[in-house]
Amino acid sequence: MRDAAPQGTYKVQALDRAFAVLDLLGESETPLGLAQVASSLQLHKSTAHRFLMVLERHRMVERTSNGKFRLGLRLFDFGNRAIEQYDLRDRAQPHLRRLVAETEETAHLCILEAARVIYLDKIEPARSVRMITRIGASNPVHCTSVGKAILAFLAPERAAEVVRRIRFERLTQRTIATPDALRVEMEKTRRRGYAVDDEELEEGLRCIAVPLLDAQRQPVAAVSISGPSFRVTAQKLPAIANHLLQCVRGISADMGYVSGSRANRTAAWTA
Amino acid sequence: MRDAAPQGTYKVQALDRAFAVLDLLGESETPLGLAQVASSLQLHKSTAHRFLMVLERHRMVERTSNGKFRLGLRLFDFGNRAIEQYDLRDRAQPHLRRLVAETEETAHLCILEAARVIYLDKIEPARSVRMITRIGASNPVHCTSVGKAILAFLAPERAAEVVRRIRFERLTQRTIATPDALRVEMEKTRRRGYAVDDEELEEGLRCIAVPLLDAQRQPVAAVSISGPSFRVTAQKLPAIANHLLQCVRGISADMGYVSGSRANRTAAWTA
DNA sequence: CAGGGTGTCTCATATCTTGAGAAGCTTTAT
DNA sequence: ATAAAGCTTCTCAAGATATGAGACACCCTG
Repeated sequence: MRDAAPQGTYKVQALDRAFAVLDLLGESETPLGLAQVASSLQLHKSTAHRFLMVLERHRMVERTSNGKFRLGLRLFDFGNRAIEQYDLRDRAQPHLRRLVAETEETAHLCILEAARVIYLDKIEPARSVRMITRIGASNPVHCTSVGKAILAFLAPERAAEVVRRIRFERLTQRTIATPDALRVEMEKTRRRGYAVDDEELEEGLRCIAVPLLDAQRQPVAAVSISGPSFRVTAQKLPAIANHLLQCVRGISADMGYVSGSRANRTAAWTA
Repeated sequence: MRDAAPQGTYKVQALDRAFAVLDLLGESETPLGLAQVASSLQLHKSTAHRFLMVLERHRMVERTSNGKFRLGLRLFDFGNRAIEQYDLRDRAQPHLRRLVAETEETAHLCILEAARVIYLDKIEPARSVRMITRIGASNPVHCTSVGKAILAFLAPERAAEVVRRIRFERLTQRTIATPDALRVEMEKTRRRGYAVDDEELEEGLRCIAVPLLDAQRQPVAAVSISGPSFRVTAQKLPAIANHLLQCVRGISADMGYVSGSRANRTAAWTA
């Protein structure tokens, strides 16, 4: 069914199929008709039809005026509940705004899941080239500044576990391609206190990130600034890093992550 | 299965159950254990277990360190895709920010679905009492300013259809309780060009909203300002309404909803 | 260390989903 | 106009699929 390898000992066919339908609709730029759904997923039209009707009843999909299907707003509801538990996002937003005002570049807030980073929030400066990222989307750890920022400050065992899962796809010329190269990069990141993605995810895009540590000094997220390489120049990195550090310090304080007055000063950049 | 009446001719039991699980986890303040899920939904533990495992494989749920379940981040991904189609949200955000800066109260962007309004976005002023709304959540049309704003400018047939679906729950003393009262209120709304919710949703909360009309002059959304009644006083309403009108005018322009130079001036408030 | 609580796993049974196909409907071609 | 092709809706018998009883293992807590 699509690319989805239904591996894993537990199986509920109906669920795999339903999610394949949602996936398909999510990937598609435009709403799809029943026939398209059925043929893309190799389902019989009556089966696809039944699924779509049930999904529609649950508002997981909705029909456009011409009868085609697209994702429903129930998912939006669920999605927001899902991150509500991480109230990180709400708390971080004002700090990110300030950061964007200071740097005039796009800021992202990300968390780590498996071997990918998920974009929890994005703030764009008033006038800037629109970035391609979408809140909720994800990218591999090894080619993002946020990924490297989190990885570098993770407990060694956990970091190793993450690295093991990386598939090391090459996205640009400069993408880190081996575990060893990544380890070297991690070392560098720890030393200077911030991570850099120098066109490793996308040509012409440079990003810089610092981790956000919780009360136990574990990285729970990372904040980054991204912009075109010609604006985010090597010379500017330290200054931007400073803004980032101030930003995460503010978020930490808001989240109650500061365990004491001393801890306040011993965050990532001195680690 | 919970409150969900699985009415509707098409049925896939597994899906109803899976969504009931997600619903349950979404409603719950805290992560739930297998046993709690099973008993709440009256599923056998082995069944509940299998569902949870499959949902976990799809990252629709995830496990906390102590083995309990909560909604997974995949939903966040799907949710953001679902509203991507409405790029309204992205476009509107800068305008909402300005609006909040001007009024120093909370702004909401909402759309209508069935007989409820869904909160697409919320911007809060720097310092303010936190509002209870959650992005992605919904409220009945008849007791919100946004609902009334949209309804008032909807084509009569479509408005009537929506009104027919309203269950007229009473949320406060002042909640509009009958179709007739609502129709009177609609008339009033059309006349003055903006809708008001005067503690009809929640005691002490006053809101004011204007609709956002598309190129065909159909309301596609509404923007509101909400705040405690003692700050959002009756005297201030016209001034706030003005800010709101400027805001939707800006959004309209950004969305390309202005069909001509004249149309630009004949928006809601002159309708 | 007993006891009530969890979560995990297996397998025979029957329930529930499946998909062929027929019929209705809309759009496009002739 | 009318045919033809394509899409959607709906029915129903067959059998693949999910189900749930129950056994087992694993906490905790008293």
